[in-house]
This record gives sequence, structure tokens and C-alpha cells, in this order.
Amino acid sequence: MAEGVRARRKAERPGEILQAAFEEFVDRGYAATRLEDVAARAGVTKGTIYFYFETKENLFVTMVRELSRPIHEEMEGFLADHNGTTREFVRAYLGFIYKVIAEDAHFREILRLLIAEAHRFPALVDEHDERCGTPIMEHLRQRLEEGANRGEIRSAGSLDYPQIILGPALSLSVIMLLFSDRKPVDVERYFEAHVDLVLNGLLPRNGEVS
Amino acid sequence: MAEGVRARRKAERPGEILQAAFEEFVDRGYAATRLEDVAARAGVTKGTIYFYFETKENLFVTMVRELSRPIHEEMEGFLADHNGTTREFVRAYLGFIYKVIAEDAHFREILRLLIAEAHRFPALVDEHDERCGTPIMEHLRQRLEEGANRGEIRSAGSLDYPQIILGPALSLSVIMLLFSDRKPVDVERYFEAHVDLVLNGLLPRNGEVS
Amino acid sequence: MAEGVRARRKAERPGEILQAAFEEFVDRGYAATRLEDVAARAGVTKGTIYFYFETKENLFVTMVRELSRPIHEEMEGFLADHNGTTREFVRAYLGFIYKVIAEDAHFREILRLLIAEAHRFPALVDEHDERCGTPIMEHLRQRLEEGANRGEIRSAGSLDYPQIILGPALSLSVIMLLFSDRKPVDVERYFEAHVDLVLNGLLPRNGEVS
Amino acid sequence: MAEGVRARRKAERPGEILQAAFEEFVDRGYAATRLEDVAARAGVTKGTIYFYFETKENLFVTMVRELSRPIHEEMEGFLADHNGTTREFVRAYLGFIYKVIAEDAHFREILRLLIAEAHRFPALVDEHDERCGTPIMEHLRQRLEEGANRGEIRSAGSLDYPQIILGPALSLSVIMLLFSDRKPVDVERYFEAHVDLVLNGLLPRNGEVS
DNA sequence: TATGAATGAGCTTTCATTCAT
DNA sequence: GATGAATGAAAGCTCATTCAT
Repeated sequence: MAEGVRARRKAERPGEILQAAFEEFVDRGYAATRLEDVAARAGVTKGTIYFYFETKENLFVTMVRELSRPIHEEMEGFLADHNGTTREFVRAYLGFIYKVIAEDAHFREILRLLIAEAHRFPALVDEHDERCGTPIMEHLRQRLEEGANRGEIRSAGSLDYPQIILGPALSLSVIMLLFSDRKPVDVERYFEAHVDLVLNGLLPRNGEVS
Repeated sequence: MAEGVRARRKAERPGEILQAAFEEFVDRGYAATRLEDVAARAGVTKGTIYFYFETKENLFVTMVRELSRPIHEEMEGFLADHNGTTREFVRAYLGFIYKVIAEDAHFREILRLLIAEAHRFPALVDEHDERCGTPIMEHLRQRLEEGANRGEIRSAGSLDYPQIILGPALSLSVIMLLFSDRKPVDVERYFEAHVDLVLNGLLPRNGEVS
Repeated sequence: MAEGVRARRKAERPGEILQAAFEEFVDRGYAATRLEDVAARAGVTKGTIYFYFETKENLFVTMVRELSRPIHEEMEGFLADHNGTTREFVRAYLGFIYKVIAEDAHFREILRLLIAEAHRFPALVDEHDERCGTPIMEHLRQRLEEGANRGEIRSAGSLDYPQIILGPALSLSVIMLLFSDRKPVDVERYFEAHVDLVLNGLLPRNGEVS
Repeated sequence: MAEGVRARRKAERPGEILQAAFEEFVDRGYAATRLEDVAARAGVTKGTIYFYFETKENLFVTMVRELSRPIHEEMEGFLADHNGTTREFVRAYLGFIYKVIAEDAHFREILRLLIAEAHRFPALVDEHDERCGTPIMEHLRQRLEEGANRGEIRSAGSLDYPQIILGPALSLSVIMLLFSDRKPVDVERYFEAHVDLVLNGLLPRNGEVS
């Protein structure tokens, strides 16, 4: 029985350290984070960190990779199945994005770290992009293209730049990073307004009363 | 004559230090930047920095403030005069935003620093927001409201969240921060697609052939 | 059968560790040697070393003792039987010394360790001296004394300081330690020149053609 | 006046640190020496050491170089002027060597460091050899060759290996390193016996009564 | 016997900051 | 104004040693 507990703890050590590292790196940034604080937060000593991770850089990279994994998996699951009209798809798609980008503090903070440390860890940015950014954009692009082919939507220029369609969501993420809780946003309304803009634009539509 | 040169140099010292600080802080982040490197880049010694700035924090804050000033001034100039249809306004407005947000590396890198150090310098974020973010948003919001009142545009939900309308531009900025030159974007086309989406949305407009 | 192999391996463990320790200590010196590297070289884990040896110091001391033993035994064997003229003895004696001091890298490297760590392990130096240095010197001294009594050699002052007679050999050892293979020496010729000097000195002998 | 004192101290700092480093390195060896102890001995703080020397390795190398310099200079002075018979030369020459090699603890301890750290600092060994070992050997060789040409001494094989002639002196140095003060040697008598052996060898000379 | 996870003291090195000149 | 020598408090990293299994 005691074995079980010890073994389980042992197996969980790296994960616990990674979680602690995430929190410290997010709070202080890469350079200002002290391994000693990470250790304390994980309930181990400095030496233990070096038993599992070669360097601070390695810990950081592994942390970003590992803490992004759940998001990637959820994303893949979402991308797998989706049908319905393009209109419905856009709403569902943006809904999912908001769940990840705006409501998941994990994802948001990893975004902060990637922006902050893009110069130091360009490969990490690219890796994250390949697993997360590119698939999301590409999937959106394809579905919109199909929708345009089927005449459901205009073949607008933004179909080539899915970033434009997702932009307001990423923006919200950045705003939340900048202001923490000092400038709260009604995400629900923001989301609805975003969907509305993407689908209808600002100009009056025929028969619509401004 | 020599005195004149020296005097002018002296007067420029603080500015040179701030410029050097900007470059170093951008390259390495706040914590990882060494004052010694800033000094070397500015062509002075560490001690000189302390003659002009009290601490590293103070240097950072002053630098962000000072290097943002030209942008603020340009912005105020722009916000001052603008007439024409809402349609024209939106295009001109976004055009200006792109000049600042996408083409001015200075602004972009300050954004990076603000995102990265938002926890350490929340007051600096707020200050920057008051001088730059809020006025831009508020101005846009008012003009759009007027346009809606005049019936030029729909009274869409996004009128309450100008961030949504500007979102794709901010997004581009973030993308450029993440990938430097590894993923170049055709800003001209991106901009046009952005304007098109904001004005027309994705759904087919009456009489429009997809 | 497998047990036999395992049992034999087990019995050899300490020896393998000592051998590995020798190589690492020689390469890096006492303080810079990591027990982990010793373990890796011996094909065991760090813990295993502590099963056989109490501390790093203990491992070092035991290693020097154990790796010196074959030399001591060979030496005792040599010292046991020797007759012939003093002239013959000197040549044979020096020949043996060269085999040990100049050709046996083991001995040489132990000498390096003793010199390097003389301050930290004085007792080890003394122990080695008692088993190796003193007997060699004393034996030489006695035989030379006998030779002098018999009139075979001069009763020169160097009879009281056998170190002088052996000096060039020890010197060669030190030179080899300093230059590894960067300054190769023709040991055969060096040896002959050494014997010649010891027996004849530099001054011309009667009837000898310079 | 106060300036003078401060300036003098400033100029002496590096030298004081070097001297302190010498003592610590000699006592503990390269790896086991703590920069903190060097600093304390020099009366400065750790940081100051790094103001003058880039790394511990650099401090070590500089120290060996700098502390060897006086010896090199003395040596060059000695090698400059010498005449008289070869017999006289050998005595004077060895006399000088003993002064350096046996009586100068500085030189001896540097020899210990070079032997101990030959693997880590081979270039330093070679450098020291070029400035100290080779010139001494070469000078001796030339003078002996001349002596042999003039018929003053035998053209013995050891003329090609001056190390053999100096060997007993180097040996004494090593012995002193090994035993510190635990085995005192009468250097005067040792020296005389050495000179005697080099000049006359062990075999009886004609007309000499053993 | 042997392992390997874990420790913690201690190491080299860094760097913001000070201050006499 | 400006310098640069000096500080000292960390920070990242190492490693001999321990101990439950």
C-alpha cells in the first residue's frame, strides 16, 4: 500500500514540477523566475528539478509543450466532426475558439509566454504554431472555401486570411492578458457581436432596419 | 565649437540611453536585460545610467513612456480631423491603425513588452491604455455610433466593442511578434480583406454574386 | 551457470569500481572527479559505490592502495634476489626502476595523484613511501655501501642520497606526466645515458678518448 | 595623499588577488579551491575577482603566468653570463638550479600545480616549458657540447639529455612536494653529492682512494 | 546487493546598485 | 556630469551523500 503511494507520487513528480513551473513562469516571466520558487511550489528541492530536467530552458520548453497538450487534443477532437451550414459552422467554430482562447487561462498565459520569449525560443513558437495555430487556421480556411463554393458565403478576401476572422478573439485574449481583471469584458456579448460582424459586416443589409 | 558639440551630446545622452534601453529590453525582455549592455549600446558606462535614471525599473518605465510619445502624438493628430462617410472613415481609420500597429516595429515591440511585463508593471499598462488604447477605441465607437444614427451602418453589437473591429489588426501585430520574419504577411491584402470583412461580412449581400 | 557468472561478477565489482575510479581520478584529479562518472564507467550506479566504499575519500585511498599493490609485489620480488658486481647491479637496478617508473603508466599516474593531493592525503603519501619509496632507496643504499666497502665503487656522497642516483628516472616520470605524448622521449637511450652518467660521470676517465 | 593610497591600492588589487589565488590553489588544488576563499584572503569580495578575471580558469592561468615571471627573469639573467671551465660551470649551473628548484617554494608549488593540472591545462604546461624548461635544458646542452669539444668532459650520452644531469634536482623538488617538512633533506650535502656524481660518477677514478 | 529518487549545502558566476574621485 | 572599481545578494547548477525499496 505504501509502495503504491510512493510510486504514484514518484510518477507524478515531473507533472507537479511542470505545473509549478507554469505558475511561476506565468507570474514572473522566464528570466525572473527562480528555480527555487518553482521547487518550493512543487514541494521539492532545487536538486529534484535537476533530476528531471536538464536546465531551466529545458524545463520551460517542456512545460509549454506539456501544458499545451490538453488544448491540442481538445482541438483535434473539435476539428474532427462538424457539419451544418457555413453559418452554423462559423458560430460553432468561433464558440470553440472562445472557449480556448478567452476562457482558458492556461492557453492565454502560454500565449503570453510565447509572445514574451519569442526571441529566445523561436523553435518553441513554431512548434506550438504547427500543432495549434496552423491546423486551426487551415481548417477554417477549408470550410469557408467550401461554403463559398456552395454559394453560402461571399468569396471575400478574408477567406485567404482566417486570422482576420479569428482576430477579434485573439485580440480579446491579449486584452485580458494586459488588464487581468482590471477591465472585465462581457465575453458572451463580445462573442455574439463578433459572430455578427463576421457574418453580416457593418453595412446595412437589404430589408434590415438599422 | 567643441563645447557646442559636447553640450549637444550631453543633452542627447538621456535619449540615447532610452533608445539603447529600448533595443536591449526588446531583445531580451525586462529581467534578462543587463544595464551594462544598455550602457555599452549607448556608448556610456553603467554609472552614467544611474545619473539619469534611478533604477532599472525606472529606466524601463521611462523608456516605454518616452518611446510611446511619438505614437501618441501622431495618433492625436489623426483623431483630430476626419470627415466623410462612415464607410470612408472606417477605411481611413483602419489604414491609420495598420500604419501604427503593423508597420511600426516600435509600437509592436512596446506591445510585446507590455504583454510580457503586465504583471510587473500594471500601472504602466494602464497608463499606456489611457493614452493610446482608450482614445482610439472611444473615438471609433463615437464615429460608428454617429454613423449608425445617420443610418449609414447597422447598429450592430460590435459598435459597443470597437476591439472587435480593430481585432484583426491587433492580431496581425501579435502574429508578427511571434514569427518575426519567419512568416511574412502581405499586409496590403490583409488590410483590404479586413476592411472588406468589417464592412460587408461573410454572408452574401443582395445582388452580389459570390 | 548464470549464478556462477553473476557471483563472479559480484566478486569483481569492487575491483571494477576501483579501476574505474583510478581512470577518472587520473583524468580529472580528486576534487573534480564525479562519483557518478566513476559509477558509469564501472557500469553500476552511484548507490553501488556507497555499498562498497564509505566516502569519496575512502574510495580514493583504497584505490591508490589497491592499484599500487601489484607494483609493490613486483618490487619485493625484484629486491629479493640480486648478485653480481656493483656495476651489474646498478644497471639491473635502474633497469627495473625504469620499468616501473617510466614504462608503467599506472605507477606514473599514481605519482601524479600523490603529488597533487599530498596536502589532502599526507598519510597516504607516507604509506606509499614506506611500502615503495623507502625500501627501494634503502636497498640501493645498502648495496652501494657494500660495493664501496669492497672497493668496487667510490665512496661518493651520493651513496647517502640514493635519490640522487635514481633522480633522472623520477625526472623522466615527471616529464612524461607533464607532456603526455606531446614530447616523446627515447627511453632506451635515456636509460643508457643515465647509467653511463651514474657510473662514469662527466669528467674524462684515464685512457678514455673524449 | 588619500588619492595616492587609494590609487596605489587599486593598482595593486590584481596582484594581491593573484597572490591570494596562488596560496589557495597551492593548498587545495585547482578544483577544490573556492573563489570565496581567494577573495577573503585578498581582502576583497567575490565580485571583485570577477572584475579583474573572467573565470576561475582565467584566474588560475594568469596566476601561474604572473607568479612564474620573476623566476623566468632571474633565469634569463643567470643564463646571460657564464664563463670558466666546464667543471666550474656545472657547479655554478646546478647551484642556480637548486636555488630555484629546491629553495624557492614558489617555483616548487607551481610545479605541483602543473603536474596536477597537466590534463586540464596542457597549453599552460607548454607555455611554462617554453619559457623555463626548454631554455634551461638547451643552455646546459650547448655548454656541455662546447666543453666536450674542448675535451674538458667526456662526450657522454647524457649530453643529449640534460634532463638526466638536472634530474636529481627535480627529484628533490618532487620529494619536497610529497613530504613537505616531514622528511627534511640537507640540501647542501645533497647538492654536493649531486655535483660529485655528475662530474665523477660512481666508478673509482685512477689514483683515487675509495 | 543494488538501485535511483531525493536532498541540500555549496559552487561559480551574474548584475543592479553604490560611491569616491 | 561621468567614471569605473567594488559590492553583495542572489541565481543556476553540481554533486557527495542518504535511504526506501
